[in-house]
Amino acid sequence: MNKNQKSTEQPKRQGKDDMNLVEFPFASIRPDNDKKFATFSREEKDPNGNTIQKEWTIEGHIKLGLPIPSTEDTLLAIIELCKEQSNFKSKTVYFNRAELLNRMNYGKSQRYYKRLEKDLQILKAVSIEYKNSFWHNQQKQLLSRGVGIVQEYQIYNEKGRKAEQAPLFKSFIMFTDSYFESLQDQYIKNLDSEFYFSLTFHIAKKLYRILDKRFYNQPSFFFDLRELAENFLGLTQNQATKEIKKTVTKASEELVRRGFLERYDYRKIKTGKYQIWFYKAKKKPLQLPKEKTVTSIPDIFKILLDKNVSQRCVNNLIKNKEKALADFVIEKYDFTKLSIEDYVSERIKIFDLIKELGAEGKMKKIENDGAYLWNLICNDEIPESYQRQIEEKRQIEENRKREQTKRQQEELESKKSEEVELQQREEFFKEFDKLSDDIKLELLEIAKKEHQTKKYEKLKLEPQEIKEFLEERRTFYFTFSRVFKEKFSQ
DNA sequence: AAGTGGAGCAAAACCCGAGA
DNA sequence: TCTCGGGTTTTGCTCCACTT
Repeated sequence: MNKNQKSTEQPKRQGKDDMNLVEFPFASIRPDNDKKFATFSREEKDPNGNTIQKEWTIEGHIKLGLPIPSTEDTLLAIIELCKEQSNFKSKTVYFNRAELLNRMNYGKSQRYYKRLEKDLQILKAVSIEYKNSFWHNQQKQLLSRGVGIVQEYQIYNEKGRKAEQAPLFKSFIMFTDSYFESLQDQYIKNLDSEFYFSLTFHIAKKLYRILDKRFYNQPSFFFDLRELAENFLGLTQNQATKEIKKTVTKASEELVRRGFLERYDYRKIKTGKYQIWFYKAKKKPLQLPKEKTVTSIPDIFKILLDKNVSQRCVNNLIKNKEKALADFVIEKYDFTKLSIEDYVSERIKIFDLIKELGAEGKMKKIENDGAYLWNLICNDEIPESYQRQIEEKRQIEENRKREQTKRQQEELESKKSEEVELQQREEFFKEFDKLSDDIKLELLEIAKKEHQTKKYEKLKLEPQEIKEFLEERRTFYFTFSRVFKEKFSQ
C-alpha cells in the first residue's frame, strides 16, 4: 500500500455475489479451449419436498472457450464496481485496468492485462441456459431462462496520461439488460470481497462462496463429495475419489487456515461414496490475537541487557523510545497503535526463535547476541531464510494443534457411533432370536452372496451357530443385518 | 476392488526488473 | 502508471506401483 495515500480509513468494500451463479460451476477449473460448452445437472428438493431436475448449460467464446477462474473473479469485481459506482442504477461500469487488477489482488504484469482482456471477451460471448434453475426473486420461483452477461465493453489504453473524463476515453463494460435486471432484482448476497480475493486457490474461492451462502442460516452443512466436486466446483468429471478428496481437502484447508471454517470432515457412506461436512467458524479472526502478558518496561530492558545488548543502546531506547529506531522502521510500524514495549517484546521472541533454530543446526549460529538483537530491534532486520524457518515452525505447530483437536473430535465421534452401533446390535439380535431356523439359514445364504468378499462362499453353519458367528464377524454382521432389514422392510 | 503415495507433465499463475 | 519479457513456482491432473 502506498504510504502517501490519505490516512483516512478506506471505505469498506461492497462486494456482491450473484446467487444464481454460485450454485453451478461457472468457470472451468481446467481450461480447454476446444470445449465450447458444458452442461451440469442435479436433482434437488424444492421447499415442498418435490424432486426437481435442475440443469445448467454454459456456452463459451467461439475461440477462447469457456470462462476460466479469473473470468469469474473479473465478473465479481465488476459487480462490486457497479454497486459502488451507481448502486445498480446504471448498467455501464467504468474501470481502469490497473485498479481492477488491484481490486482482484492480481499483479500488474502484461499477462494479467492480457488475461483481463480475455476475461472480458469471454464475458461478452458467454451465454447461460438455466433449466429449472434460475431463481427469479420477484416471481419467487425457479424458471428456465437464457441470459448473456456483458453486452459491450471497451478497453481504453491509459498509458502515459490520465484517462480523460469523457466516457469515450474510459474503459467500460455494459451489462446485458437481462443480466442487469437480475442484479437489480436483488438475488444477490454480500460478499466479503477483501477476503475472497485474498484466497489463493480458485477452488477455495468457489467453495467459500458456496458455503457462505449455505451458512446464512445454518452453522454446518454437508455435500456428497462427488456432487460438490463435479456439480458445484466444476472439477473434472469421473475422477477417482481420492483425487477429488485431495483437491477438496486443499481448498478446505485454506478456508480453515484463514479462519472461515472451524473444521471439515469426511464421512464414509459406502465404498467410494463420501459426505463432506463443513462447520462454520464461530468468530471471524479479525486480527492476530494479542499476547495476554505484556512484559513491563523495566523487565524488557533487563532482558535486553541479559542478552548482551549494550547499556548505551538500552539507555537510548529508554530515553528516546521509538525515535531510537531507524526511520524506515518508524514508518513501517504504526507506533500510535503499537507500544514500543510490545514491539520490543515481539522482537525478543523472534530473536529467541532464531537462536533456537541456530542451536538446532537449521540456521547459521548467531555470533554476537547483543549486536544481533539490537539490529533486529533498531533496523527490523530479520533474515529471509530465518523468516521462512519461523513460518515453517509456526505452521508445523499449528498443524500439530489442529491434528490434535481433530483426533479428539474423531475419538469422540467414533465413541458415539460405537454406542449407537452397540444399541443397534442389541436390537438386531433381539429380533434375530425370534426367527425360525429356516429363515436364519435362508438369510445366511443371501448374505454370503451379497458380502463384498467371497471368503464365506463355502461357509456351512447350523442355525444355532449363526448368532455366535455374527457376533464375532463385524463386517459380515453388517451384511447380514442389511439383508435382514431388506427382507423385513418389504 | 478400493485406497495411498509419489513422480511427472502441461499450462497457468506468479514474481520481478526494466522500459516507455 | 502502464507495458513487456523472462524465469520460476504452483496447480490440476494422470499414471503407476504398492498397500489395505
